[in-house]
Amino acid sequence: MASERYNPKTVESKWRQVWDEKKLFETKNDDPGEKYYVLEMFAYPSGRIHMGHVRNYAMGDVVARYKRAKGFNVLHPMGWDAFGMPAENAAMKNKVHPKEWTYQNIATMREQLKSMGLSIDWSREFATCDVEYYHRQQMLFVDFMAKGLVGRRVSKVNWDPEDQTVLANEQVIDGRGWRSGALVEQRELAQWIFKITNYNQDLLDSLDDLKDWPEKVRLMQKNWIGKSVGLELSFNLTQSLGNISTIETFTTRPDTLAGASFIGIAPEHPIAKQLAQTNQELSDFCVDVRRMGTTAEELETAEKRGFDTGLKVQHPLYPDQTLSVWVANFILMDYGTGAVFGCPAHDQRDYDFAIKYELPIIATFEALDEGTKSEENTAFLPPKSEKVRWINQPTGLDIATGEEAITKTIAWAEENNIGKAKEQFRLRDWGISRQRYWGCPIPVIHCEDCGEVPVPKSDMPVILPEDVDFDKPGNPLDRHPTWRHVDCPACGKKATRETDTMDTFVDSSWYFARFTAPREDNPTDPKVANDWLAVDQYIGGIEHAILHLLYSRFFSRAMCETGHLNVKEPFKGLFTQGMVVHETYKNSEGWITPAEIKIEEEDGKRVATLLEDGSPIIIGNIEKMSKSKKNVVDPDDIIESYGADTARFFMLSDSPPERDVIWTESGVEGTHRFVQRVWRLLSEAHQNMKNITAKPGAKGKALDISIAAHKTVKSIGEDLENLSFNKAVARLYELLNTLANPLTQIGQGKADVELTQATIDAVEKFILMFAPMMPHLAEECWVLLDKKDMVATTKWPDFEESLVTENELTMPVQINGKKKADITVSADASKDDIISATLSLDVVKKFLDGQEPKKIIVVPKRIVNVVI
RNA sequence: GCGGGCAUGGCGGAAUCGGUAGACGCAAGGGACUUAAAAUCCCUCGGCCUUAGGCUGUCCGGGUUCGAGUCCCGGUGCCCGCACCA
Repeated sequence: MASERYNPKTVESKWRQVWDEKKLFETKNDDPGEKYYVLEMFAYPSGRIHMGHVRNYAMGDVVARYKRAKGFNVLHPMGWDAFGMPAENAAMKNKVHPKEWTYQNIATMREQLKSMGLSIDWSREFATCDVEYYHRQQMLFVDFMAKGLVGRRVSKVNWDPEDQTVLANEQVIDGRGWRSGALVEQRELAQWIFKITNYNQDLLDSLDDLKDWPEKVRLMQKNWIGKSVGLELSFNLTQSLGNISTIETFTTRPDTLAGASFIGIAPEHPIAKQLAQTNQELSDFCVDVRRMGTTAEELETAEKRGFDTGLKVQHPLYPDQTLSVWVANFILMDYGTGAVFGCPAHDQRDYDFAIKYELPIIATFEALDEGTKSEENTAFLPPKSEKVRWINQPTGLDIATGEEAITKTIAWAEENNIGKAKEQFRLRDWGISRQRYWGCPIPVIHCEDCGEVPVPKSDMPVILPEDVDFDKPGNPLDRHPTWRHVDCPACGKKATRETDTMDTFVDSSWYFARFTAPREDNPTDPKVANDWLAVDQYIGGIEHAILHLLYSRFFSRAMCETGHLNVKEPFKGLFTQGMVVHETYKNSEGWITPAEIKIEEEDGKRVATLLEDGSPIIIGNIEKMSKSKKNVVDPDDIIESYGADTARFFMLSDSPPERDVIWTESGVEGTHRFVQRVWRLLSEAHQNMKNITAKPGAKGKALDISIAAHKTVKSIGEDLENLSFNKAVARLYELLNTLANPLTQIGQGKADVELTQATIDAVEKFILMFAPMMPHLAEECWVLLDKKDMVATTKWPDFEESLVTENELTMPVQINGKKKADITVSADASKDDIISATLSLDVVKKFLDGQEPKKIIVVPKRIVNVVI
């Protein structure tokens, strides 16, 4: 019987329509079922979806559909991270309004995502640039402000004088603006900040509880928060400078104090600033060293530069000695106190500096015997150092180990009132001001009399004006004729609006909470949000391992403090998926897209030629799909030619989900063959399957099929719980290989009744198991089996323990650890039974050659090892 | 510099607790069907050898163990994160 090829195009759109009409994936907040919240990081509406999206959302959809089949009330929403610079760049380049550009992109990408057949509750969709959303974000802002979580800080920014805008560090290339090419200036600008550092200890400690996060991400966050404990130590100036008489330093190595040879202060340090007022040379120096770039390479190669201020401080251990105070380019004002004591014998930077400016190098470990010197502490011991001192002598302390040296020195400093123990964090407060148009307006009004006044909630939302132009550089909100001019809400006097907008990371820091009640007047309905949160499974790229996740963790805490939420950690489970990568192709003209070439095998080598004229193409490295390398594959094309199920299934096959997956044409074809094979086998068999009446029990081959199906249910269940999609896919291939022959027989009308009934059960399980990955195909196959309900509403198959546990098993027999034979024994065979079965084997007899074995190791159900 | 990870056939990868290494897929080779092609089906597929069977094999060198891809020590190579952070 000839069967038609499966046509995904017509089948897939049909089922999507059915799901849609039945509103199968709309989730109710009052559903009594146990909740499960699965979320993929929402998308930036850049224009079109790419394969990375397909992978991300395919994974999330498998989880959503699987959990739904397991009986959970699943929340699986989608939205758009829609504010941000690209919209403004497009506006400048193409004369299109950012709003129009953004919403058009959203419309395109929504349709693309829908063509994937994702089980998303689209009724909860929103974009962060919707007034309804940023209105609530402004409410959160003023609530945070009222709780003291918002601050204002003057900080240094990269200022592009031509574009009249602030640039991020990454946008400064060789000291020039990436767009304008103008020399970037350092400007001090008042910025709005969120006080994330209020929570630094809690953000650090709670990482230990995030057991379902990748260890790697927790570590990255831990390092980012960067707690270090040390000593804040004060040095007395020999002559006070105005009202400054001491210099505060921070060190994690107070035990090296005896080796201190100079004081280094940052160019922005108050002392440096004060001296610079009367010292032109110093002033020039400070400006000059800060012109330096901030990229890794520049820092790597940057030489240490210093300026001797002429000031001296007293050495706390040796009161008759003084240390000179230098302004040094490698000291950072915003870490610690902006001042250090340099100990060249034990620090590479201090050493480089001391060599250059001929400062003393004094080692400090004389008192420790060789055994207790730790490696890292002795890096620059003699002969490089000039003198050797040890902190025990001047302090009278009795210190034997490096560990003790730190704690005892801190205690000594505290007793003598020259310093105190200090916890230092690397984490800084979060500057959220952006001098841009396409973002959430900061709801504050500047009044000459009242200062910074939050916009009352009754006056919200502060709506972005739409009548703006992008002809000139800078922030259009600043140039708008009327928008910024308002009356002060407190005193009624004429005042001006804040024209900065919020960092787009703010928008993405609480969207997961908004999804729980997206049309609520308040930012959240706390009862509903607390029921849904935390997100049980969050899935997204590793690139958000630090900032987005940290900011979201801050926001949850801040929302708890302001009564919007009662869940501190927003993401219970986190999964970071790998990228989609592809071969690159090029010739002398440049990069070539995969669609333009042909690859053939010649003498075992793959040779690429240009389709157009057969000219040779170089096959380059496998790299992340990117427009610049032209190695992108458009999801639309794939879905058009193979269908969404094939695209989804391929994205989940082969590579473990946390690793990169290589997109190959042959791989996709292989996946598509599987789709067609499933359809062909089932459609050939379906007429005869319907005629078979159920008969209980199974033996022989039918039993084998049952066992295979039940085992697969067990293992795929485990695989999906662990998000090991690639393993689940392999199990599905295996099961189909087992089912293929019986199905062919049924198709030919050859099978006996008993065999086919077991097969039908197995086939049903098979369909239900691939359904989360290939939902359209599953529904269509379900119809073939004459099912009246839908796969999408059918529960996940069960397995019978008795069928999964073998009652007879084959154990390998090793002799001296090398496998020599197999024995088949019943599962409850005793050790003695197994041993006698083993000893009766011919191979074993041959090896023993009449001798007694030294030992026989029997691991029940696993292995037998005969030691001779 | 600091911190972390990885290394298995031609390729992607399995091996969940230290117990049969290479599941499953891709690529390749051979065969069947066909006038032919596509599609499909069957077989082979780590290496070496006298092909029943044997030896060898998970980056390299040691070690622990009856038994190591898996654990420990020491290397090599690649990848990632952070970084004048005191």
